Formats: sequence, structure tokens, C-alpha cells
Amino acid sequence: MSHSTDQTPERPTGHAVPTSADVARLAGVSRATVSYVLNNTSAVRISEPTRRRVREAAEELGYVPHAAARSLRAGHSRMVLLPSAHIPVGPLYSQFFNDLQWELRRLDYTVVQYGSVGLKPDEAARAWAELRPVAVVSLGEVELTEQAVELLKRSGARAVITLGTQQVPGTHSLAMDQGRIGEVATAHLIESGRRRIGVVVPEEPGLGMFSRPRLEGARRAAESAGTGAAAGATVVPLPLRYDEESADELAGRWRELGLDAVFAYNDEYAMLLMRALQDAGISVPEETAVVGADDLLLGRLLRPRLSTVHIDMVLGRELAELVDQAVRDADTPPRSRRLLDSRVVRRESS
Amino acid sequence: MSHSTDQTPERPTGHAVPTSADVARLAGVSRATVSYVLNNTSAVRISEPTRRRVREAAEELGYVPHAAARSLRAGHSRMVLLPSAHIPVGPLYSQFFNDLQWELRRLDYTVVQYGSVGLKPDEAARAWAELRPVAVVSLGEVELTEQAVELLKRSGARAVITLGTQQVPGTHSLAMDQGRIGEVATAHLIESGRRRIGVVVPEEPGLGMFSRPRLEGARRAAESAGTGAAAGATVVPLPLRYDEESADELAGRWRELGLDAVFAYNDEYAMLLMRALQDAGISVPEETAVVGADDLLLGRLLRPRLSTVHIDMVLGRELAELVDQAVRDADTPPRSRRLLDSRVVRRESS
DNA sequence: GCGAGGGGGTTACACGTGTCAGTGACGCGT
DNA sequence: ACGCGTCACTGACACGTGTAACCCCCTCGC
Repeated sequence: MSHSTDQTPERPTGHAVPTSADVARLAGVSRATVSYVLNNTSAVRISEPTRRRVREAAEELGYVPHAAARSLRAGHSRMVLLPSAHIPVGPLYSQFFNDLQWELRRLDYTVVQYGSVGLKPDEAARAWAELRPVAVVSLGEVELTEQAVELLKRSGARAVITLGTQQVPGTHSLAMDQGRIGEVATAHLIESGRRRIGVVVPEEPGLGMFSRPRLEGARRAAESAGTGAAAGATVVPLPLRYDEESADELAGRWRELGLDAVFAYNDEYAMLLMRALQDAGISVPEETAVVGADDLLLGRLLRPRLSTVHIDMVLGRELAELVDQAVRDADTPPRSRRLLDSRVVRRESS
Repeated sequence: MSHSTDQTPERPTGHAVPTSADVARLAGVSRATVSYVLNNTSAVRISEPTRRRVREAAEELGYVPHAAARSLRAGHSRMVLLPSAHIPVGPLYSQFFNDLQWELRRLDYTVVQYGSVGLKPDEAARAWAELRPVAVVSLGEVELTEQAVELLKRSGARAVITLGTQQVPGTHSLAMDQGRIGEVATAHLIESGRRRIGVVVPEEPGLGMFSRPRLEGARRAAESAGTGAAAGATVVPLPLRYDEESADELAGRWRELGLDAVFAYNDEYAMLLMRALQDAGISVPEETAVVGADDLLLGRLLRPRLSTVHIDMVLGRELAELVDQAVRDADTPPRSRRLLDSRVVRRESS
């Protein structure tokens, strides 16, 4: 605007941000001394009066070290990269996600979320590698290839952790066994004598990562049950949007589908569908059993109370500690742990 | 390990990550040329054959630039710091939060979440300043002081944006008018003829940031109504934990409280309480009206359908654009915008 | 009196990058 | 033949920090 800014571009308010050199000048010592004092380096002895002068000078100038310069010199940072997806995840998952970040910060890591919008795995890995993170915790948004992992490790990542459906060599793979959720839910329904079982699959894009394995798990349960006394169970996928209209439409043609049970992906979808079924005159659980997942408190408020799959998720804290250990000792054996355990909580809707 | 690496430090797959100097060596040009080529600098002309050689060398070595070194030299980064709280926020807020991050990344910013666990405002600001972010979007976890803002700006932040209840000078303050939510809800109840109004206050620590202003808003509504025809409305705070036991306990002594309406902080708390009231034989809405907030889909599934306050939140996208504009032009006048608008959606519970 | 030793600092280099100011080589007009 | 301009590229510095290696001076022991 005013041309005076062109002449003196370095006039914010208190001018430029002070460096350790400024502190050194003010304290009347060398820059090295400043570094030693402010980092409490034990290998070098500095007298107490000097320490005080340095600290006071730093305080007076409002000196703040430059993290980038520091980690450039050090050759490593304490940054954990956490590529996260842009998907409407449920409360359980976002809780886990929050805890993870919280615990990492407690362990003195800097958590960086980073997107990889429509990038291929290798491009994404390249973008991540630019930041030279000390660890990468990939949440399954992109399926890392082996070369991508290689690139990340070469760029200084001491730990690469994948949370996904499949294992990636060279990483600590935490198997997020979504399939098991569908499996136990469906097995429970079959045990209760149900035979034609619908499985709700959200149409919400981005949820496929969760919904597909759950459907597969349901299919597995139906097949393995075929051998026992309870033979002939079938699974029918049911696309559903998360709104009343879609639920009513599905409930409207429920009788022609000839189903006697439904695993609804989620407690939220389950509640939505159950209400629509009741409004359409289908009795739950007599005519159709309904099972959700996540064990939300709200599911207990409906009548009948919603049966559900309770998911015991690994604590964010545990995962954070795994990260920390892998960073400390890069040769930690890539142990694969299962991220979640599932068990059915039977209430009244099944 | 093996001493041969000391003799030949240039082993691509093994060990060190290649720098632009390695690329230059392989391509047979100077490091400056590499920089020009890979950054497509238009001010300098490089012949096409040379460009190709450089690109191929970079490709072969798997060269990845070092973001920290780059921003050190450049004197600025494209990092947006997003200090976030460790609180169990609702779906609405976390949706907004996700969108914001997503849009910022789309605008080519690097989003960094950073904690400030129990730090005082000035300490937190110091920790943030170390990262030299180009913008800080504070979500009200810590109340920034004026000096803290000053420090951040001196350290290179071109935009400081606060989302909170109070305005901070020198920042773009987005007023998150939580009070208004309680106000419209309570006003609605008073208009409907209710007089003794309970206001649920979650005991969950960390939610006070939201619940306190809502309670205050409710009180304001009751007071301002005192002047009109509908005089004598009173507000009674009701602490509540998010579990059935707590809700049942509250419902058990409902009659002695003598309330004829309740604004329940949230749709989730509202659903919980409404169920408990019904189980205790209190009829809704005849005996007691219930109003929630957030307009969750699930609220429409209960009977009676839950009345609620619909919250129109500023889009994450809009906020991201404000950040971007403020970064581009640091002299953008600190406009204060209201982050959310509230209106009552009357259904059947009131 | 003189070397050893150590307390208290400093000098100098390295980290990886961007970019300004040159520097040859070459074509061209007079 | 010589100056001038353009092309294609290089040399050198700066960004802010950590740390190994060195240096000076004082004291102590013999």
C-alpha cells in the first residue's frame, strides 16, 4: 500500500526475530556459549555468573530458538507424521486418533498431520519424506508400497507404522481387523437362528475402507457356519445413505427382501434403520433382528435396546509407546499386533 | 558398520539420503543449476538438455528436498499451527475441524497440530513460535494474551486467529458464540410458556469452554424475558455425567426440582435425559419440555422427536480462506466474524 | 621455575538449501 | 578489431543452530 513499506520491509514491530547471535552480543559472550547454556550441555563447564547473563539476555530479547535450523543441524527431528484421511469417521475412531496425538505430544513428539489428497502411494511418500519425520503412522488412507516404505526409511524415518487391512513388509503393521467385527456380529445372528442376513454398506464415500472388510467378515461367518448344524445362511449387502429418506426406502421394500436379520455396519446406521423398520410395521427383534457396532451409549436408549458389537480398541497410548520404542531402537522387531478386539453385546434387538 | 562405507560414502540405497549436491555431481553441473531446474526458476535460463540430465539424476538418486533446510533459507514456511485441545468434542465440531485441515492442505499449507498440555499462555506461545509457523489458529484451548500474540507475530506469524469466547487484540477473532445457543433455546422455551427451566451442564472436564457460555446465554434469555409479558422465568443449572446412572439419578428427583423444561446442552445429553425422564414417568413434552443442540439425525429417531438448536457453523473452507488471505496480505484488517449462527428447530419434545 | 591439569570460553565447521553477482563463450553491428 | 548483449551456467554467501577442537590463564605440585 504505502510505498514506505517498500523501503523498509523489516519493520514489523520489534523488528526482526532475535537469533542466538543477538543474545551472544547482548550478553558479551560467544554464540557457542549461548548454545551451551541454553541447552544445559553438561560436557562443557560454564560459570554460574555467565549462565545468568546469558539467560537474562535471552529473556530480555525474547529469544526463541528456530526449530528448523536446530533439526537441520542435528540431522533429525522429533516429528511424527500422521497422514490422515478426510473421512467422516465415527466417534470411536476419532477418540482413538485424538488419544494417539495426545500421547505422542506427551512423549515430546511434534505431531504433524499431512494430507495426500489424491496422490499415488509413491508420490505421497515423497511428499512425506520432505519433512524428514522420525516416524510415520499411516492410517490406511493410502496403501503404502514397499518402495514407499524404503524411501521413507532412507529419509530418516526410524519407524513406519501402518494401520490397515493388509501387512506391509518392513513396517510395524497394526492389523485393524474390521472383518472380525462383521464376523462376530453375523455369527451371533446365525447362532440365534437367523438365516437370511442383510449387511448395511454405507454409501458414504471414504467409508469403504471400513465397510468392505466388515461385509467380507460377514460372508466368512456365513460360509463357515454352512458346515455345522446351522447350514444355508446367506448374506445380502444393503447400500444405505445416512438419512431418513434412504432408510425409509429400504424399509419399504423390506418384506420382498425376505431378511430375518441385519448387521448395520454401525450403531448409528443401526438406529436409523431400526426406526425405519418399526415405522414400516416390521417388528424388532421378532421379525427382524438388528445388530450395530461401536456400543454407543445412545443405542441403549431406543426400545428395544440395540444389540451391538463392542470394540476394544488399542489405546492411543499403547500405540504411542510403540512408536516411541521403535524410534529409540530402530531395530525393534516389526511386531504385528491386532489393533482391535470385538465381542457381541446382546441386548434386546437380536 | 563396515569401514568400506567410509571410503565410499555415495551408496544410494544404503544409508545417507541424497542431497542436491549429490544430484549435481551425478548430472555434472553445479548445485545452483540443480536448484534452478528443480524449482523451475523462471528468472534463469537453463538449456533443455541440461534440464533433462538434472531431472534424470534426481530421479535416479531418489532425491527429496529437505523441507527444513528449504524454509530455513527462505525465511518462512507454509506451516499453519493448529493447537488443539484434548477434549471430547461433538461430531459437529470435529467435522468443522477436519474440514478446516483438509482445506488448508488443499491450499498447500502444512498443518501441524501441537499441544500445550498444561502450559500457561506465554509458555505455549513460546513453544509454538519455535516452529515459526506462518499462521496460528488457536481453538480456545488457551486464552492468548496480548504479549503472546505479539511474540508469535514477531516470530513470523502473519496471521493469528483465535476461535474463542473473547476477542484478543491484534488477531482475527472468530467469536464462537456459544452463548447464543443457550439463548435461543431458552427463549424458545419461554415463548412456549415454560417458566422454570433446567440447563444441563456436563460434568465432563474440558467441556466447560462450551457449557459455561451456554448456561450464561440461558440466563440472559431468562432475564431479558422478565421485562415482557412473560415474566419470572428462572434458570436452574443441572450437572450431569454422560451415563445412564447419572441421568436416572437426576430424573429420580425431577419432581422435587419443579422444572417444566430443560435445555440439555447437547442432543446427546438431551436424548439421554429424555429417556430417563420417560422411564421415570415424566411425560415429554406435556410435563417437561426438552431441547437439545446440534440437530443430530439421531434426535429425530426418538419419540417424541427431539427439538433442538440447529447450528450453522462457518465452513472450514471459509476459515481456511481467511487464513490464506491473511497470510498473503498481513495487513488484512482484523475482521471479526461470528463463527456460528443458531436457530431453533422445533419438533415434538417442546 | 616449570610442566601438568583443568576451568571457562572461543573459533570454526557442518547441516541443505535458495539466489545474487559474476564469468566465459559466442554472435553481431559498426 | 572491438564493444555490447545474450545465453548458460557457476562461485559464493546466507539462513540459524550444535558441537568438536582448540586456546588462554590460573593454580598446584615438585
